[in-house]
Amino acid sequence: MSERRPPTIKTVAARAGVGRTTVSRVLNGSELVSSEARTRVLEAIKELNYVPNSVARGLVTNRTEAVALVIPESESRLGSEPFFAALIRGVSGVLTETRTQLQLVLVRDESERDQLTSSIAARRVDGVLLVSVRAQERLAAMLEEMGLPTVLAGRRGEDERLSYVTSDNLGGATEAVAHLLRRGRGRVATITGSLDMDVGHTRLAGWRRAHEQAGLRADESLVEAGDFSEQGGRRAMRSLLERAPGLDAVFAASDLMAVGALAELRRRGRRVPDDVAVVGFEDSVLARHTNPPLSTVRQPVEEVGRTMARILLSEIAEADPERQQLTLPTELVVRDSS
Amino acid sequence: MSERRPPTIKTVAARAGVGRTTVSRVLNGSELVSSEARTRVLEAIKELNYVPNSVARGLVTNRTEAVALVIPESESRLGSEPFFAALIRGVSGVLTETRTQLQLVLVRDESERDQLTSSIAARRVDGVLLVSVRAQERLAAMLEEMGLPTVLAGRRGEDERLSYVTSDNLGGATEAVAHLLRRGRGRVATITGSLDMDVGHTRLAGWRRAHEQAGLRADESLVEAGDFSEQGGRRAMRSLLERAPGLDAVFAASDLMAVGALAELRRRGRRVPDDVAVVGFEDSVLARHTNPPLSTVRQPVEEVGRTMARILLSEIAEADPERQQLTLPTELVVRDSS
DNA sequence: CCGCGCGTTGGGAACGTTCCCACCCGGCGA
DNA sequence: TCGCCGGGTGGGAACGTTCCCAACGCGCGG
Repeated sequence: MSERRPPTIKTVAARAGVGRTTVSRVLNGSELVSSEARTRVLEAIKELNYVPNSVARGLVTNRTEAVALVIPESESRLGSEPFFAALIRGVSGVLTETRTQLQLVLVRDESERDQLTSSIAARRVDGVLLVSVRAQERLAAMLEEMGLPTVLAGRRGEDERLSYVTSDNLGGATEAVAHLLRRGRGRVATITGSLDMDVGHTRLAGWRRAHEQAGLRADESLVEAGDFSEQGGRRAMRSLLERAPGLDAVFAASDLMAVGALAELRRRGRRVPDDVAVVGFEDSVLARHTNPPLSTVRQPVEEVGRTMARILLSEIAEADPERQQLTLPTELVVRDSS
Repeated sequence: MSERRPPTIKTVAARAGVGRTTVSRVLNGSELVSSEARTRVLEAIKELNYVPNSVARGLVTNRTEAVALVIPESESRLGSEPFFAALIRGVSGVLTETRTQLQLVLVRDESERDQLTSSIAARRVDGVLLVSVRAQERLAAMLEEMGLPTVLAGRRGEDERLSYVTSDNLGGATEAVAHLLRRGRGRVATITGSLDMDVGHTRLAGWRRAHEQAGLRADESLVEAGDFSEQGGRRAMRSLLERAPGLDAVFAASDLMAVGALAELRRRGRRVPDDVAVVGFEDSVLARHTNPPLSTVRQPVEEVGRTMARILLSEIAEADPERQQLTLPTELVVRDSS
C-alpha cells in the first residue's frame, strides 16, 4: 500500500466525464450546470471521497476562510480565563456556522506581536478579532492602517474608529454603585482596573456617575488603582483600609479584584456584608463560590463574542463596510456580599 | 490611492536584479547563493516590505504550518475552563517558537465533528491535538486511519496506539486516597468521573489501589458515578449520604464535583473536614476559593500542553515517527478540606 | 433555411511559491 | 589547449483551484 495522493478536481472531472470547470461550478453552487452533469459530479465526489483543497482555493480567491483571535497573554494569566473561554465559545459558535476557521493567537510580548504582524501580512487570515486593547495598542493601529477587517472587544478610547463590541461598563458600574448607595452605604470606595484601558476608565466613571445621580459628591480619596488581578485587589483594599478606615462598601472593577478584597477584609476581621459590602464586575464562575457569594455585574461575554464574529464576517464579505460599534447591556446580580 | 497588491517574490527578484529562485533560496536559508546576491535580495525585501505568501507556499510544500487543537465543547461548558486555558497556554507557547499557527476547534455536536473531518481532509492543518477523548472517539480513529500526525491529551484506553500525554491519574488518585486513609478516615467514598473516559476509570482505579496498598478491602458501595460536573458531584454526594451515612471522607475525581459535594455536605449540616474530609482532582482556581479551601491533586496542565505540542511537531517533521506516550507526575496539595 | 441567442461546457491562464534541471563560467589538472 | 568540475544562477513546470472567454449545440424567429 503506497502513499496515495488525495483526489483532485481533475480526478473528479475525469470520473464524471466532464471538465474541471463544471466540477468547480457544482462545488460553488453555480446555476449554470445541467442537472444531469450535476448529479454525475456529485456521484463522483462521493465515490472518490473528494474534498477541495482549501489552500489551492485560497491562492486564487485570496481568501483563507480563517480569522485570528488575538489575546494578550498577560491578561489571560490574570486568571480571568472564564472570560476568554466564554468569549471564544461565542466567537467559535458563529464561525463554525460559516465554516470559518478560528486561529487563536496568544501574544506574550512584543516580539511575538511582531511575529503576528508578519503572519497577518502573509495573508494567513481574512480578519482579526482583538481582545482587551490598551489605549495605545500598536497592533490595532497597524491593522487599521492595513485596512484588514478588524473588530475589537472593548475600545481603545471614546474616539475609537475601528469596529468594536463592548459591554455596558458605564451603565453596569453605575448600577452597581447605585445599588450600594441605595442600601444605605455612605462611603463607597472603588478599586479600579488598569487605567490605561478603557474598561478601567469607564467603570471608574460609573462609580462617579452613580454618586452624581444620587446627588452626592464622590470622594476621590476612596479611589484606589488596581490592575484587575487578585493580588492587586488585595493590595488596593489594604491601602484603602489604611487611608479610609470608615468605608462601608467597595466596588471592585473585576471579580478577581473583589476576591482579593474579600480576602484582605477577612484578614482584617471586617465582616462582609455587615461591615463592608463588596460588589465585583464580570460574574465569573468564581463569584458564585466566594465566601460570601459575590454580588457582581454580569457581562454578556458569550454574546459579545458572537456579535464580534458576526461583525467581522460582514466586514470581510462587504467591499466597503461601515464600522459598527455596539454596547451590550449588563445586569446586576445581587448575592450575599452586598 | 488605488488598491495596491502586495509585493511578490517576482517584484523582489526584479528589484534585486536576480531570479525568482535566488530570492527563494535566500528566504529558505540555502547556502548556494553568493553573499553579494544575498545582501541585494535582503535589501530589496526590506525596501518592499515583502512577506512571502504562506498560502502559495503551502500549495507547493503541502504544509500549512498550522495545527488544530480540538476541544469538545460539552467538556469546556462543564466549567473546567481553567484546564483548557492552561492547556492552550502550554500548546501556544511551544507553537509560537516554531511559528506554527494554532487553529482552535470547539466541537459542539456530531455535525460539527463531521465538518471538522472535512476541514482536516481539506489539508488545512499539518496535525491535530485532541483533548479529553472518550473511549470510542470516532475522530481519533479517523485520524489514525488517515495517518495525520495526532497527539491526544489523555488516552482512549490502556491499549492506546496514538501518541498521548496524560498526567498521572492513577498515581495522583492513589496518593489522594492514601492521604485520607493515613489521616485515619475509615470509610472513604469516591465520586467518579464519566466512566467512558479513561480519566474516570483510572482515578477510580487509584481509589481501589490505595485501599489495596493499605491492606484494606475497598467497599464498592462507596463508589458513586459522577460526570465531572458540579451538579453531578452534588447528586452523587446526595446518594452516597443516603446509602452510606457513615462515610467520613470523599475523593471526587474533579474539583468541580468536589465543589458540588461540598455544597451538598453543607446543606446536610456535615462539617468539612471534621465530619467528612473532601479531596478533589485538578487544582483549578476554584480549589483555592471554596469554603473551606479544597485539598486536591495538582496536574501539570500547562506542561501537558507543552509536551503535546512538542511531540506533535516532531511527528510532523519526521517521516516515520514512532509513537510517544508520556505520563507526567501529579502532586497532592493539602488545604483545609482534609 | 439561415442566423442569432442562450444555456451549457471546457480549455487556458493565473494565483505565488518551490523544486528540478540545465546552463554559465572560471579554475585546474592532464 | 581542452575538458571537467563545481559553485552559482535562473527558467520552466508543478501544486490545485477559480475565472475568463471561446465554442458548442439547439431551438426559434425571420
